[in-house]
Amino acid sequence: MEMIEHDKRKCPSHLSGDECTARLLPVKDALDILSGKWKLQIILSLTFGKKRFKQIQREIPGLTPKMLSKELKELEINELASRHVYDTSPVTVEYELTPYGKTLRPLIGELHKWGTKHRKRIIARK
Amino acid sequence: MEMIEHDKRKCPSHLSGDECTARLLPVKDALDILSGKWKLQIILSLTFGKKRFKQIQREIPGLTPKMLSKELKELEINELASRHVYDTSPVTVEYELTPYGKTLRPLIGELHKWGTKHRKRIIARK
DNA sequence: TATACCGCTTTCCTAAAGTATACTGGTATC
DNA sequence: GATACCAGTATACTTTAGGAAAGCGGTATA
Repeated sequence: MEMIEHDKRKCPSHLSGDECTARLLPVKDALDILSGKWKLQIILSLTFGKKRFKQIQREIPGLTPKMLSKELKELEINELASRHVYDTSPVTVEYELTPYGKTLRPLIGELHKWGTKHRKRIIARK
Repeated sequence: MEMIEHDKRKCPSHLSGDECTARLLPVKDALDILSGKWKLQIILSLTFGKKRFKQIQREIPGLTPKMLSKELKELEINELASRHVYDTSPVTVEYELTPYGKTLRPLIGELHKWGTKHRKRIIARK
């Protein structure tokens, strides 16, 4: 039996393998921001207004303070959320999406759009 | 010290907590499709034409056959890639992005757009 | 017969992500 | 004094993702 002719194309010739992966880095960055078990829910929670720590935790069943704390820190580091401490008693800490954080919305919208179609497709198939 | 007035908004009033998480499901679906250490690279590799198993593996340094096999199966299950076996010797198996799989491109484009801005922002800050 | 290629699978292992549970310091309330 | 709330932290554990190495069935080639 004879061999089949194979397309040897890998990346377009003007891109080295390294350049290919380099182009993927920003995509991975964006993905990392949104991945993790609780990130989306937390971001969603904050899109409806500023929230206190306990308030977020209560809204999201199963979310432990450790995870919430960790995820909020990541959002802060990435300048997507801001933290405000008020000297009340008991102390009040509020989290809020930054204007920059709100730029995620269209992106999440796109994910939602594609995901919705995909859901229909996969569910319909079964 | 007095308490601060807190915004009691959680989800918009017409959405229950459950509906909120339901709206996130499609987003998670889309995210799951793209997350994992090798998915993007494999998809990218396939956007440049159909490829054989070993060919993909050679293109992506560090990718083990186990992982490649697993990821390709997931892509197949989700109808994003198709698998064609040819009765040559040694056997030839080709993978290809389906037309449906190609609908990921604009989505990945959006992730790339946001990720690029984010990269600039975070690197500039340091 | 020995070796090599293809397209995988199997087994075992490590590292990272996430969970459960308890606890802290500070203030207020019973 | 005991208890409760807030905003977390600390420690130990489990679960999942991914990696390393070997092997398999089939065919070809030296």
